[in-house]
Amino acid sequence: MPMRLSQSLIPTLKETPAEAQIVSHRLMLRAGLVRQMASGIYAWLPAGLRVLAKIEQIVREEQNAAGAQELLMPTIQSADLWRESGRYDAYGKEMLRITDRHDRELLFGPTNEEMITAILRDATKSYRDLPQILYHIQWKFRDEVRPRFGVLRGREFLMKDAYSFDLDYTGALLAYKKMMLAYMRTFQRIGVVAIPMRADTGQIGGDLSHEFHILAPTGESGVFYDAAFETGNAAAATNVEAFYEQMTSIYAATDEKHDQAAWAAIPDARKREGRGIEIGQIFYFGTKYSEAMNFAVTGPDGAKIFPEMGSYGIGVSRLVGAIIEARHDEAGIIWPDAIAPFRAAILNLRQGDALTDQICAELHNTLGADCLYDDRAERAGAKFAEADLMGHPWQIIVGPRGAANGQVELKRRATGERFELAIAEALAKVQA
RNA sequence: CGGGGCGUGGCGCAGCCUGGUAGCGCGCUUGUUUUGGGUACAAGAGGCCCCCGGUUCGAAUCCGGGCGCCCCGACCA
Repeated sequence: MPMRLSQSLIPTLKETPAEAQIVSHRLMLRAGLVRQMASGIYAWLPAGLRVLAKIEQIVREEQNAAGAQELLMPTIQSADLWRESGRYDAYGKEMLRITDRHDRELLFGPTNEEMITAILRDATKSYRDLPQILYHIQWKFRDEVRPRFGVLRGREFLMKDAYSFDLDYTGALLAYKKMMLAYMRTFQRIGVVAIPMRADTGQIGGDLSHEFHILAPTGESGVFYDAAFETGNAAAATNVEAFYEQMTSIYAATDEKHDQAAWAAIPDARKREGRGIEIGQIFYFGTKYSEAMNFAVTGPDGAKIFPEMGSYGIGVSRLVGAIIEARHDEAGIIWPDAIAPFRAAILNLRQGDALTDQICAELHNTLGADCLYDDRAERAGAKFAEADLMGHPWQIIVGPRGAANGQVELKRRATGERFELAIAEALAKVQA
């Protein structure tokens, strides 16, 4: 269903609400993507939800391509499950604990290692049932002491979390490597530069972990990396092992893990220092949960095997904020093509003029649902300003000036380039 | 969890110190105007001034208590 701005709920703001400090938060509110409902809790409005859905879909396709299977686990979990792993007490106040009408203890899930382990424990009995990689894309809740930065540190957030189960270390490591490749492909398709960095394992446990950081001047962590990362092409990688070898042999670290000696060994011309926003993390943690929760399958010799596990997260809702931090200018958001709420906007500069109306309607019909038609009775300036704010990759500007000659103006948001083109040519460029 | 700040029309704010008819800009509605970078003029609509209690003839304003939100730090996907 093609969307007309005059009939859509895309409440843009000229002024920035006082609560928003950082640029992505301001732009998300101003562009009408989200509204805050409580501290760290957001409603996703139609345009924002479109972005979320597009990111989700890319993540989903790459997870599937890596051999992971999608399922959906609930947001509410039982406290008993978390007592099995010992994390019910260990997790602390970040876990939102609730009780139901029977005083049963429940919690709003901050992550799902326990639950997925319980599911596999019930459903797999033999070594023949492994390996498995499962994932879901579900809302999580962490009761942050201090939510801030809009969706970058919300309390409720959308995360893709995958879990791998293997019979031995080699298998687990292969799953880890597959996920690293899947992640790099995912971020490349989304249209951002992300760099894998050795990381601490924190709350999850284990001894092998990488964080993925998007480079943005406002990032929370200082990052150091080799310029070789800027030219990588995960889409072209054909060999998982070779790709992993390549990724882990190039230097990249957050300030916490920064190694002066290794850094000194890099030629100065290739040294890059900047700031990063973490948008994903992968962990290998062995049998930590399978043993604690007594999940074993029977091996070929009849002996118990505790599966080797890993978990793999992508902050889907956080990515929206992170991408805006990395891609904006004074006028507004600059969406990558793949995840913009709308690939193109049609700006009718003379609403009511028979010819411009007709051209706009044709364009709109041809481009369909991924295009937003600004058919409001607003001044040209207001339409330009809002289109820039919302960050549509393409703006098709239809005014009486060009319309008479069968021409429209095509503007590329990212570069500011403008082209005077025949209608068919403009369409071809947008649809390319 | 320590420190700081803020709650007044949809948004941004002033008024509070020194108690006395609730204001400004933007937005919204209607009309006219303008028509390629948030246009101009005119007329309108819209407020339990966060909540509860106290002081007072009288509270947005003073006092007490709550609640909510933001910022800095520690913490964290």
